[in-house]
Amino acid sequence: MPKTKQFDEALVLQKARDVFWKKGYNATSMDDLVQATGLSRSSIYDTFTDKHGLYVQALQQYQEFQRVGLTSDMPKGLSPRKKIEWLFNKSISASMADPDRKGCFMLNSTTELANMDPRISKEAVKNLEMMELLFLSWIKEGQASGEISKKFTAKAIAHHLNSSFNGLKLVAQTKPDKDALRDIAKISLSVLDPD
Amino acid sequence: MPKTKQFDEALVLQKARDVFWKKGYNATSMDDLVQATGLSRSSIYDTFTDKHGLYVQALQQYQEFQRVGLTSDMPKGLSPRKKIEWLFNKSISASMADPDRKGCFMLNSTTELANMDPRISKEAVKNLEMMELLFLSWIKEGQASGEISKKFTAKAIAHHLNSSFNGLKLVAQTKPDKDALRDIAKISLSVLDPD
DNA sequence: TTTGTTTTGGAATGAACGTTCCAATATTAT
DNA sequence: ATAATATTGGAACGTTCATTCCAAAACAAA
Repeated sequence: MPKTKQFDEALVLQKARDVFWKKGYNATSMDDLVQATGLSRSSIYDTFTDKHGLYVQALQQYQEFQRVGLTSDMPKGLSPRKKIEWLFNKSISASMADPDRKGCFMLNSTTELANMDPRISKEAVKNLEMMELLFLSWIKEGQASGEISKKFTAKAIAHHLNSSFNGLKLVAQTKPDKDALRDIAKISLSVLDPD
Repeated sequence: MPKTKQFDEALVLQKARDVFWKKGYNATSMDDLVQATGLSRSSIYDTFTDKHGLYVQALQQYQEFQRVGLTSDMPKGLSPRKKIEWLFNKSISASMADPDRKGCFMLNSTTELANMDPRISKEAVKNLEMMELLFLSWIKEGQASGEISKKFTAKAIAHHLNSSFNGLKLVAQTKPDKDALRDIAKISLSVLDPD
């Protein structure tokens, strides 16, 4: 009997995410979101509770897309070291290809909101820890095979890669210079070289 | 004959900066700024034109303070390598000591505003280039004395340090774990080691 | 003290904000 | 077709926003 939902929730989240991503949370108005999604205010509030709820869900979808994209987009059969290199290079390409210089949505959310908004802080920490575990597993594997240096502990290297990955994205957002970004990736990853 | 200004402009900028730093540009209201500075709306608008003008001046003051603090706070007579270490360690201490987790004001400004606001983007790039030149001079000096490896060009290492420095600050803002931050500094700077 | 000028507090303004609300609409099961 | 129910568009609400404005106050020079 009931009328069925007229829109695809995941698609709406993507559109909302793009606006939030480009303008930030506070600079995005509900009018912007109504325009971008094509939905009416009623439908947005009915589905996502409020602006904050919509933002959180958009951010979660982004993080899930990123996480899934990591393994699905990556060529199969790469060695641990090559996986890391592929990830850094993909980030460089993405930064250089974005005419809006939006940077990383998770990173932007962290700096704009995390210190005042525990809900966002939680997502940021969760994402950081997910990346750390991913790096950690690759590094351990690489150290076991001898592809990655054992001069530092796997955990310490994972911390370093996490930081480097963020630094790379930040520099790319500030001044997208491909040569500089290549330098950064090259030197950041040089600590993986076995002796 | 005229009445003289009743307040110290630099002090007002500091107070405004602290609010902007903690809450971000868009989440800070003029009411917040009136309260924090103790000035009336008239005085603020008369002196700084508008909210945006006040923000830009606060950001410029911050960047100038940072730049000057680099050389004035640093112990004299350090070797290039030790200067870099001191800088990274100082950043770690600052992050761990801030109960508000505000992060770096320049970095926050960049991610919140730079892609939509050319004025802010200009400041961000200027700051990035200033840091790059600083690192570059230290690295060249260290490479000349043999304290720093010549395996990479000074410019490439400068790019790397710039990125690492930003990555460190971002991780510290997301999850201030002293051991992890120490790992990051240690490994990021290990590329300086001569063979 | 008086004069000339600037600063200042605080009220006022109009636009924009997030959110609520409801009548009209659309859809499915009967 | 009809009934039942959820969705929808858009008007309306009260707040908060950045900014303007002006009379009153404060100060320096005469």
